[in-house]
Amino acid sequence: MNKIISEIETNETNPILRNLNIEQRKAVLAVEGPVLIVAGAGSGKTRVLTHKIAYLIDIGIPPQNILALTFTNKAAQVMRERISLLVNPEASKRIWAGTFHSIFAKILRFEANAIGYSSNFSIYDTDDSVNIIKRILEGYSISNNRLTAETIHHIISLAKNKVLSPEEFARTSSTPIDRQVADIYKEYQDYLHQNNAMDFDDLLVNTYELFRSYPEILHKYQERFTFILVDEYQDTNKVQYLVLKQLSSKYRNITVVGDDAQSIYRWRGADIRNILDFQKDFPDSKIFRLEQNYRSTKCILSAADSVIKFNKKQIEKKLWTENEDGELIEVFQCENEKEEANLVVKTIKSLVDGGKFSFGDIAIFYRTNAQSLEFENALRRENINYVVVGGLSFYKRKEVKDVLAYLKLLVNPNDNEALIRIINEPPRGIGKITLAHLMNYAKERKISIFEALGNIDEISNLQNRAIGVLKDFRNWLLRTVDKLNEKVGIADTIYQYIKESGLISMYEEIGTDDAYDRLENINTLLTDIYDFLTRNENTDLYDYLQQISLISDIDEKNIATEQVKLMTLHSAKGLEFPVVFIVGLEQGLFPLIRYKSKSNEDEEEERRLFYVGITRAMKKVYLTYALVRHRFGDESYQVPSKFLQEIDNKYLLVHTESRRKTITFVDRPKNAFDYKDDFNDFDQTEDNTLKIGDKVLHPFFGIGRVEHLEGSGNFAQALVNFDSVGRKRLMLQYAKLKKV
DNA sequence: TGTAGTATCTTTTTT
DNA sequence: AGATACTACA
Repeated sequence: MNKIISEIETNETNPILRNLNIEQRKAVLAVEGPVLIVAGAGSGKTRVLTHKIAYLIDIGIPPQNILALTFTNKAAQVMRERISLLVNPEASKRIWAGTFHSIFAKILRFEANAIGYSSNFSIYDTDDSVNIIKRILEGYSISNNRLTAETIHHIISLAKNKVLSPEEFARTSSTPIDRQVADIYKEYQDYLHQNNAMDFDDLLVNTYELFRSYPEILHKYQERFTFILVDEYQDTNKVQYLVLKQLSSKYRNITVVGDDAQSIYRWRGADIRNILDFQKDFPDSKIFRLEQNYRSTKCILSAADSVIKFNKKQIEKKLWTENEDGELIEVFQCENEKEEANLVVKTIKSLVDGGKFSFGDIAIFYRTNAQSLEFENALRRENINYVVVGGLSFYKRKEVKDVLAYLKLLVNPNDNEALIRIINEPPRGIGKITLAHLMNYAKERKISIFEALGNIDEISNLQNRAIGVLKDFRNWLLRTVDKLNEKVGIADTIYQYIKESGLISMYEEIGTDDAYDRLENINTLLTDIYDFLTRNENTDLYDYLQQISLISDIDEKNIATEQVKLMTLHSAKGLEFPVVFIVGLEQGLFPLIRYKSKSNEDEEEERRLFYVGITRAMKKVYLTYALVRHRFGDESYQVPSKFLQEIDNKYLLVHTESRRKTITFVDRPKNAFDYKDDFNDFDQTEDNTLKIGDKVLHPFFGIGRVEHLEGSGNFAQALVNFDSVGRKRLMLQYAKLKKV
């Protein structure tokens, strides 16, 4: 193969290699061996990956031997589409491209028996997992503290991502809390297995375990995936890393692409060391740096760079661009979140009226999903089309989850979660008590609830009425499963089944607007299933359920029409827009700070997130913050984000709005946030040396106690718990606090 | 068992 | 403020 490659290296007439810069081309041509591509924002990362895959196919690598792992299904789909423009579309279809989770789920489905699952295993989402943990927690009397099911789930998830089994986790746990979590983890894991179910993390861990325990199976997949390419490598976690190592250890043809400056999933177990240590793992690896940015203006790029410089740990690289200088980044101060939304929408309108941009060119990024509401309201008032990417997804709605639970039960009747969810939805007279008896019986015998229904006459303490209902339910389910197995008219069977479930007539009887919305959603779902089954041959309900359980919010929405896009900064990764608004730039919100853990690492991750946000923009960036924001129903005085100070002022145009609502335009101030003048009518706090625990007096709120202090100088703020109104976040600069 | 009324908590970010 | 979880009652 070496001979072929050296021949082709000199052959620059290959159309796949045209339109690539030198570094990009080198990265594409480095076909064999481990390759690390350090690709800055907007440097053509996707382009290199797609061209590399196309090139591999072009030089005769069978497409089915190529594995491309991405972060979202959407990214995989985009990649496939682009490849199909470069090579035979039929060939591009045979590539294995998808997320870690979806590809591994596919593998596990084939090999499930080896690790003690059957191939119809259910995939539990986060909600399911948390519900299970809640139920387990009921058996532990010590659930009164701050240790919520969500927290425990998170701890377990992190453990799994580090490939710690419950036993290993127990061994490494030093605190009493960890030991308790270890017990719960064990119980949780046993429960999942009993249900023939895996959570998201299991898809990764079980793949690792499968390959570790069965060398011959690993060997099979090593032979299948002789060329492996990984996108967003900086966001892989330890299990993912380990499986990549397993798969690539034979042929060693692995190309990873990433940018350490865009690593934003540390909280979910992503380990930035994976990219930093790639060279250690593969000493013979080749490294390519893509440093030319094709996306943004010079101004945007420099501004982003000036911020990310505040992070200590970084791979050395400097991005540059031949693009125009572009306009300054504009910063707006707003009175509160309503005004922030109005101002953003007003600006959007004038941008579009100006004729240079359309609504579809514009995106609004926020730190938390909850912030979308005000912007939605403001946009709706102005009749501007918009789409919220993410948020409460269709598949998370109650009625949709109910229908899906009914369907999951057909595929895997041992899926307790599904059964518990719908056994009394619509109400059948199976209440808590009856269910508890069932669950007890099942638990004692280590069988599923559905199996318990088969022995229903043996279960004591059940009411006759309940027994009748449960028998009917079981028979009905079995009948439907039989019908489904006939493999004809699957879609009809499903429709009939859901109709018989009584869900539809329940909502019809309720008859409120809300109920009709829900009916509409059920209808949409059933139509979607029908489409899926008729569109794809040889697929069944199982395939549909697997597909949607791994679908992400970003994947569902077709981001192409003339709508303003609203999304979290996390969802924004990998996308680009001509105009970007980043809103809510306030201390505590962005960077988001929670009371206890605000390590330096956390702040650096927030800063990378800000960097990701800015670098999504092609032409123009707007940044906004509010002075007052409602949090948990009451007012909180906000401090401008420290990130605003970190951006080099050369690149900023700051609009400061005074209390009298006259707008002052300030061009390139020495320090944009040194503007105390607006607030001079307020007395400065006299004694600035507040300490945690100090008792203070506020003119409106009265007596309170200082619970938390942060920031300094003009940005100093305190969290004070007042006797009258509870906790308030105050800027010391404005709040007239007196120590008492 | 189901429901109405009350208490409590929420705001990260996602496969 | 709004959703969800829990409690007391029919």
